[in-house]
Amino acid sequence: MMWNTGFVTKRPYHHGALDSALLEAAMDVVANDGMGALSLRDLARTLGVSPSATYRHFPSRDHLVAAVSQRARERLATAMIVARDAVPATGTKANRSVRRFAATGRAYVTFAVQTPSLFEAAFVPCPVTPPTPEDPNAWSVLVGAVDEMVEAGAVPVARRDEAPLIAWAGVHGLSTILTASVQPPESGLEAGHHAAIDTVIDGIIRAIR
Amino acid sequence: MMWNTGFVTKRPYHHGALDSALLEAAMDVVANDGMGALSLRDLARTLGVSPSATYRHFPSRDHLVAAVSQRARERLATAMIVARDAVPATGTKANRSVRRFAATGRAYVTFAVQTPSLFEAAFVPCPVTPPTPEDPNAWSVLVGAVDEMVEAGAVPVARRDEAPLIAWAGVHGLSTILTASVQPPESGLEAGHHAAIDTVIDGIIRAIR
DNA sequence: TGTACATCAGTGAACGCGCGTTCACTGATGTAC
DNA sequence: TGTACATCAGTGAACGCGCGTTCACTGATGTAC
Repeated sequence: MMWNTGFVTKRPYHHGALDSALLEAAMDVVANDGMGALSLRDLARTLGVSPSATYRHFPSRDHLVAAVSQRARERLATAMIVARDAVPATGTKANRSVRRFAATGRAYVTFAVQTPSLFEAAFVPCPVTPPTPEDPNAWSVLVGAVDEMVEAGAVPVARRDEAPLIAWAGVHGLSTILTASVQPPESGLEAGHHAAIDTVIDGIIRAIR
Repeated sequence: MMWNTGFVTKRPYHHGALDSALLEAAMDVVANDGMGALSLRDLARTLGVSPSATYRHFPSRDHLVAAVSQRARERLATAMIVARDAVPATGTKANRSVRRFAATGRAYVTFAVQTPSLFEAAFVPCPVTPPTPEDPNAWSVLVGAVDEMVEAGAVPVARRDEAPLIAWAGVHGLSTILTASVQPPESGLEAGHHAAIDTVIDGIIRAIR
């Protein structure tokens, strides 16, 4: 909020919510131009605040990077949950658990394809550990989906432990492949991503069944 | 080579092979500290040459990055070929083709684990396309391995087209996961990479069989 | 075999840039009495 | 209800850094005659 005082439009001395504004602006920058484009000075400029003001809220650029990365991971996990819960409750329990699992995996890849920079940011190595554990957590969601299948009898108990790794490797690998700028010729990826996603998800399900 | 001229050790005015020296030094830097640490000035310093000399050989930093990336991809492909060809020629043709395929995939992940920075560099998005196609090419090696299996009857013809994508997603995904600094707890990766690699490779084989 | 000259592969100084971070400071806010 | 004061959240100027890139130049090399 700004008020006109005389002829000069004055912004309040106290921003009020610089903390969250910083993080949100950072998410925008990263989503558009990638983690490399993240700069404290640029952020301060965008928010109409002096560069040093940012140090009230993040001790260093690395801490901001860690926060953005964690937030990106949480968004990914949220997308998975939303997709999973949108699966209609029809068919047998086993069949439904498989569809929920597939939806979870599909959402993973779709998140990467639609917001590649955030996906990349989610897994960027960062030198600082965020104080709070992420919530929701993509890995937990995946493991949960596998557990559902095991309990519904769609996946043998013997595969319970290894299935999450196989699934994660598959969807994560496909995601980075589809996200990468250069793709090998004749890999069939020109035909759109949907076919590739179905191919890999089906493959994963065969692998863990 | 340097000769003593009087008291001053003089380096020759012409370096002689700056072109390849630049690329090799760049590979070293990237292998040790990642693509982000690559700097023309730093390279020139290392080679005892003025910063502008580099521009005789690479029109810009981006061109060097592209060259390093391509070279990293070629090393990856070479590692796959070497591993594949080291598989003993025992057992049935079908069985051997599967072992050769597995060795190829294992080499992919091993390369990533042992030289994570080069692996990352191999797939870094770069704004410049190298003039020469890469040789050898990892994707071709993978497709070749699948073809061998199909011809040996170890993989159904119907899966010929989709098998490479499934395999690539699996090994590439596992590679980036093992390479990432942060790994999810309870994912069983603490026990060493070998178990994880076997789990995923076996999963891939089930998926494409 | 020697010489003139074009070409190649370097030099070194300078440019402008944006960055992260620090410092002493000041305006705004909230709390205790 | 008013006032003193501690605390909080900003300012703005400055620091030093390393970078990519350009420019006019010069030393070395090879080739033609």
